[in-house]
Amino acid sequence: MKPLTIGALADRAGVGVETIRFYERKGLVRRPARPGAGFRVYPEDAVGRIRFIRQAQALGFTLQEIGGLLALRVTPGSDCAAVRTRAVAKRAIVQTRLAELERIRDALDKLIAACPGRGAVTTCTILEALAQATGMTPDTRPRRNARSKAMKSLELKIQGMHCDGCAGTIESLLAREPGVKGASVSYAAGKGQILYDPAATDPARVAAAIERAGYRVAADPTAS
Amino acid sequence: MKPLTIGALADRAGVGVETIRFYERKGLVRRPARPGAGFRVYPEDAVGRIRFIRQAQALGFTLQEIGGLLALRVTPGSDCAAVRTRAVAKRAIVQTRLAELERIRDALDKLIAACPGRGAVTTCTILEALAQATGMTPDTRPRRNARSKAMKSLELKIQGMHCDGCAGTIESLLAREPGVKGASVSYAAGKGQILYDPAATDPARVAAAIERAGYRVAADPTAS
DNA sequence: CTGCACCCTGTACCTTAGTACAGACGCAAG
DNA sequence: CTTGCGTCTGTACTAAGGTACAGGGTGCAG
Repeated sequence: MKPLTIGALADRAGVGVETIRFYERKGLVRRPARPGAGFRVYPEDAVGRIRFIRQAQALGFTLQEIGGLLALRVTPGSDCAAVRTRAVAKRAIVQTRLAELERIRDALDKLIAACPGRGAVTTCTILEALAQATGMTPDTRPRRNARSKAMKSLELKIQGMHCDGCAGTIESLLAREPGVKGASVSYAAGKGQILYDPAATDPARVAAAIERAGYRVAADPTAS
Repeated sequence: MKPLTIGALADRAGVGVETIRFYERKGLVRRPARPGAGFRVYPEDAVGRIRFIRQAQALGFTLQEIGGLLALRVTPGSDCAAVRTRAVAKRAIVQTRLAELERIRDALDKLIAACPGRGAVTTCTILEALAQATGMTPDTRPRRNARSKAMKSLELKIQGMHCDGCAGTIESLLAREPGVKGASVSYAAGKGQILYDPAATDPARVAAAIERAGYRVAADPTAS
């Protein structure tokens, strides 16, 4: 059990030093003790943690999702079923992207097969096919002025966060707050954007929910 | 043939106003005449151009590549084969990503099948599998101080190109190749100059990448 | 004791494809 | 004449996953 410097850890885990500091900022790796001169000193099992992250990435999980998996691992009382659920959901997403890529490949195949492979570009069947109108996208795109009249948005300065993990915590607790339709909290900016239904809640209630979790809200209710 | 303002064009083409200005910045849409007050005024066929861009995107082409296709369309003397080559190269890339996603899906399937679906997280087979060392990535990653000094350059004879478009295609696929830092391919000379990191790749791998796109490499590894 | 590899923080940058303003100006209807 | 929508330029921001310094401090081997 010999302790590791960040460089030694990076070597063992097969990643770069900057990557580990990046994971620390993202809340995936705990900020270790700093005896002496302020150097990070890691226990040897930190290697396993980094490798866990990389393995999960190789399965298509995003860093944020991996944060969730790591949290489950240490949450007492959490169930293996929660892990399984995440794996199944990821599989579904992978399957969707797979189908999309297959569609693309088949479309390319059709174009390539139809192309004579020579001649002037003006008669190119591939370019012609791309220029077809195909009349899609009739009017899905919302006109800019016909928008969400009933929702209001709110920007709050939030103090006391120390990593993106905190931001995620706040987002998920806001998601559970009644009347809140969406929340996006940025650790870097020290702010949160909250979309809420003014008929169901109000800025004070939202701020109170954040403060209950141990953060400070420097109110700047820029409602709109 | 009635002229269009940017908003009208955006509506017809099914995109946002900002998107059109963005395409203009990227050189995909020409900056139109500005009679009178400085408002952009588009000919009606601009709708077709925007739709061409969207169609090509749906086939997986990036905006940069689409710029190349649009340029080909108006380059006199350019050949349909150049278009076809790009389509073939894109298909190869799509196929690669498809294989990667299939690998991921199958790995997830295996994990899900092995999971009992309940029980404490401490005994979760999925988490266990992720925590496995699997001993990969032994030392691929270059140590930081063994850096950039070690770039090597390589000249390859490339056969099977039939226009400058092919050269561009090869350059862009080499740019995506790991370990390749720069590439300059000339159709006229039938050669390519490649700058690469010997710690991350090697001439054989570079040549293989070129051959996957349908060209032949007559090796002449003039490394330095 | 000197040099070099390593570490620190903080910030900026990369990619792709856009979004989202701010602040100013134009145009047409009521 | 005002209101409201549309347009202009320019800049900043988003996601994701890092990479790349600058400018400074530390630890150890020769």
